[in-house]
Amino acid sequence: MAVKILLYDDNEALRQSMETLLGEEPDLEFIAGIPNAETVETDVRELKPDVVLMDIDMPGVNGVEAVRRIRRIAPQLPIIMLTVFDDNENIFRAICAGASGYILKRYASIEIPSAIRNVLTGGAPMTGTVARKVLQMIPPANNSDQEKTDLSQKEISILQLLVQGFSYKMIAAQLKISHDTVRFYIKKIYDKLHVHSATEAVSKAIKDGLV
Amino acid sequence: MAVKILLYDDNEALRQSMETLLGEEPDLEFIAGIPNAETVETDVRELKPDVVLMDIDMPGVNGVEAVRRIRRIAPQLPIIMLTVFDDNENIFRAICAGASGYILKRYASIEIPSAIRNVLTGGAPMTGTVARKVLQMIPPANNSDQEKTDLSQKEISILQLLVQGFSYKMIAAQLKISHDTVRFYIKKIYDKLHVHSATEAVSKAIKDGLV
DNA sequence: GTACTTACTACATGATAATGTAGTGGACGT
DNA sequence: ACGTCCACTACATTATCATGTAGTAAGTAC
Repeated sequence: MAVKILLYDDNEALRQSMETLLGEEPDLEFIAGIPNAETVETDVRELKPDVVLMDIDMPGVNGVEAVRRIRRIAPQLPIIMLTVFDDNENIFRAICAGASGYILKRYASIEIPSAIRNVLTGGAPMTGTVARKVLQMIPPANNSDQEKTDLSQKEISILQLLVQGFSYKMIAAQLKISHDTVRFYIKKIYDKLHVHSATEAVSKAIKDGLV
Repeated sequence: MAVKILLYDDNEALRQSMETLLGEEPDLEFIAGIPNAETVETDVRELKPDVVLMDIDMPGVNGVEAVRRIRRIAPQLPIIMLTVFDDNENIFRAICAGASGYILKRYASIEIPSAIRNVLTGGAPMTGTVARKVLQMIPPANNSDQEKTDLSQKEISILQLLVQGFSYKMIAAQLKISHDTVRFYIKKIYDKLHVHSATEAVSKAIKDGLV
């Protein structure tokens, strides 16, 4: 049985050409091309596609939001994003929303059939530049791994409270130590973190995963 | 001029077959196959490869560590990892270390030549299952985060400076607005974020990806 | 035009933070 | 017993922040 493919794209010409393109593949079946994703949940439920091709840039419900909606009702359904831009922002959003692949339209005509087969066998088809960008999203992490600023247990707990927006007074009350002691520790924290204000300390703490 | 390729793999047979394989590609030149990565820095400096193929599982200096070392002296040199296992741990480590691609050995014979060309044109060649795993590493994040606190452009830029630890004065100077205006905006930010201090605002800004 | 919103500036006041200096008492090694 | 760390407390000073109230100029809405 042929693989049923559902396409979302607001561009009439693209829907046409995609239908033609997929028509030439005997194992792939273009079942519908829909110009907007307003009714994406019912579409998916009724048409039961095996793969969804989703334009990222549509009026009304955009592609990323559509992916989110699909994921709520069909967590495993492969969704391949189609887009003209390979900007980080959209790629990141789409992937967080649960897209399975990400292909640039300009390569779509040659890549789509194999991308569909790829995604069905557990792959994640991506245009080369997109793959590179995805890799860059992974924390460039502990390369020069961290002379991890070693804060004492007490310093860490104070830093945590600071991150939660506690004032010195509140921290003192919480930890049952004097207000001045809180300041004493916070000063030490500043020294170790090489910062000079609570906001910097909080920023660094979160970004460096100290809390 | 042919693309110069340097291979690291402790398996003699694999080095042989890779040399044979690449010998059939006129645009690719196998310059060396080295069984261990002890001297990877000097190797790279002297042989000046255009692409490195790196086995991930070698005795002594392993592939991931080798990537780290190469990255210190050649941040841009494409490195494609070769491995028999597509376990998350290794993939993650290699990518964090700065690998450019990740290919399973069992597919290497058919994928390597195109992977090399891919990586040279800015791509990130990955075996399908690896690509899928890489996507899964991205935080499944803010699906339901929504009601995205919509800060104005100016509010965001002020928030960014705040996150960097700037004082009101510094922000005012930076943005060439009055000190009081900074406070005016920060108050609005607090309102929108439902916080009452700079530390809370910074914390929320970072955690919610507002900056 | 009047009403209303935006973007910005101004002044005032009490609270909080940042930094310095200094002292206590207990735990440590020698 | 000696010095000397460490954890904690204390006091003082200046800078900065949080919040309120209020006013101006420009732009929009009707």
